[in-house]
Amino acid sequence: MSRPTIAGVARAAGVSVASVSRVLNGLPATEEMVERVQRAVQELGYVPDARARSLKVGRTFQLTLAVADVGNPVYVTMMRAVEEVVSAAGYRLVVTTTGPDVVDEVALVRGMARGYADGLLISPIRVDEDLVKSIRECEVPVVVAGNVPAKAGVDTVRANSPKGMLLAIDHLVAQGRHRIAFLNGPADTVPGAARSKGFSEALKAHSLQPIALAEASDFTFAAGRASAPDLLTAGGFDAVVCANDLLAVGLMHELAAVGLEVPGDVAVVGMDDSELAEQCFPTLTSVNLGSAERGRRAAELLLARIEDNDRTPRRIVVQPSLSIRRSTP
Amino acid sequence: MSRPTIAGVARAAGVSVASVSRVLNGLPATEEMVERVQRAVQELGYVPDARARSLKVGRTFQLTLAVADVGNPVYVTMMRAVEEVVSAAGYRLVVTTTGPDVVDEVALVRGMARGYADGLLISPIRVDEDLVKSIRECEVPVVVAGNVPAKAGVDTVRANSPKGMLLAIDHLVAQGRHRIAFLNGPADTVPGAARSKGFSEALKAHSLQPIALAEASDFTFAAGRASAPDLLTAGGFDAVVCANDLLAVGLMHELAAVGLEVPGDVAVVGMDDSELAEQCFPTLTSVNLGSAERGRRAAELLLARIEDNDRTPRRIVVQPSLSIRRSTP
DNA sequence: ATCGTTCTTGTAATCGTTTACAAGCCCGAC
DNA sequence: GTCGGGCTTGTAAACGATTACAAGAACGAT
Repeated sequence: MSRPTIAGVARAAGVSVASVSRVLNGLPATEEMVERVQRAVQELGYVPDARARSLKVGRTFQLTLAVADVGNPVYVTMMRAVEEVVSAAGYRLVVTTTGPDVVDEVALVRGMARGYADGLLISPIRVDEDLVKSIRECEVPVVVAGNVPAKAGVDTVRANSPKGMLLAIDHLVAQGRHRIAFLNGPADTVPGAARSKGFSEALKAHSLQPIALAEASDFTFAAGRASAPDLLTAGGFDAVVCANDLLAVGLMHELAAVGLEVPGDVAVVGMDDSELAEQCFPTLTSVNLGSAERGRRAAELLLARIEDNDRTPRRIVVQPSLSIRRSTP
Repeated sequence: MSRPTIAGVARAAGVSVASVSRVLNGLPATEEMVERVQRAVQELGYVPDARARSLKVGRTFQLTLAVADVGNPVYVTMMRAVEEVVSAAGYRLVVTTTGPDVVDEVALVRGMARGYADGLLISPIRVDEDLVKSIRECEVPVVVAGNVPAKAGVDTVRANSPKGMLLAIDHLVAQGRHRIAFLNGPADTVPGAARSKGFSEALKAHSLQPIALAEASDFTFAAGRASAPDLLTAGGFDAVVCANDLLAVGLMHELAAVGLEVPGDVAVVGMDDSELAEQCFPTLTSVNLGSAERGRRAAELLLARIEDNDRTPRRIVVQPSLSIRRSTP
């Protein structure tokens, strides 16, 4: 026997399908009607079919979250915040991993036209014309967690990494560290470019020169370790700012391996202030770029746009703060 | 103007909707027919509606993954493995967080009857009669990553934590540590119970007595730190086995805070062998319970059951191994 | 030329809901 | 008693695809 439909319930209750639907959706009905329908529903163990409902009402009550890598703790933080907001609003969350390629991101955005979900929250790691175009033309509301040109006319929530960089450098300088190196992630990514720019500006603000620069192949722990030699052969630094926490922790392992003490010999600052920052040892001073808040606000923006697609796009910037821990003096 | 439907394409191409559908699904058709339909599709920018398709074919091409906490690195590992398998098979992944309560898990399983997804992969942290019942009665295929009674008659993939425990204790004993303490997570959870049992058995196998026992309130870093005093006041141990990596790392921070050296004074072993184990300092010796493999195999089992719901349930046990790092001598 | 086979295409039913519209009922006002 | 207004309820038409079935075309064999 297959599962009961609304027609079965109607038959069992001796009423019409419309009445059943109305009772189920809380529309006005007599007490007796409600009673009869509910008994029938109970008896048959009826549950409405989400697929059919989706087709009729044109909504799936699903939202898609697209990130480059579910393993990066910064996305985990964001995802948790997003999950909280959307599930409170009665939506389910579809998580997709886009990988590092922009073409996959474009394909994903285009695919949204199929109507899998009622909205898309995307945190693109690389952005190009195609992606912006596909987002602008997308059939369903899109919110970008990250940086896209204002002319794209899309809701965005982004971090202020230049300012975050400045917080980091200010702190290091205040502690008497002037010989500062920089370990960036891939410079051809949106966050990579922003942090590189922020780093230069922040140094300039203090009239300092960079002592050493390295570019990791990826925003991962392994890449952080792997690019330590690039910095170490340059040498001469008493502090390193890293483009994210994973890189920082990877670097710290290599510093320890060559006998350099953190923060005694070298101070280390990370970015993202992910859970890893307080779990590693020594605990990591890290720029909090507000990932949880960004996730939360992006989700709220998406929900708001689903309510009313005509509202003017908002561009929210979440302000950074510095979480000072033991990796800096 | 609203998006084109299959009827619009049919009109534009001057053919019937059936023909359009057939061409789109790769069923036999003349070359000219294919040509005309594809041109019309191109021109109108038609994309099929997933909602309508779902209703008709009874499948959503979505799979749900339910875990207690997306932030736990062990779930991150599992999720990544699952994502890989299911997306290769053309499914999207819906991730839901159940939280620690078994009633929420039951509600989730029951809710699957609405047909959101074609299958459910659940990793329940607490299990009771209701949950087993709801899983058995579930309308869609369910695979459990974890331990449920064999009589439930459901596909499961689980770790062998007793054996994992034994690996840990064997290693400690081989290194001359006999005064072993245990930091467990909540004992009323499935993994908590399994690890507690495993610990006792493993000690017995070596004719040892436990030196100290503590039960953290949760499988988190913070809970690990918080329960360190319980162990420290007991004292007298030269090694601690922890029920997961987060607890181990939390504990290590507190050990360092009171001046105990790892592994000099105290050896520490974690479980899960998550990414955190190689990121923390000192790097953590950890029992690899095969989370990636469990995720992968669970996903495969789910796909197989979706293909053929009559196959006899399989119960896969993934064997553990020990990843030896610097937190043990 | 006729028939049967095979292949292509079209018509229409169907999936399980929601909802516009109409019909029926009850009740009070005239 | 009749009429109008407000409720409640039912009938049937969507939503946008897939697919069973039938009809028509093409073609070779007799």
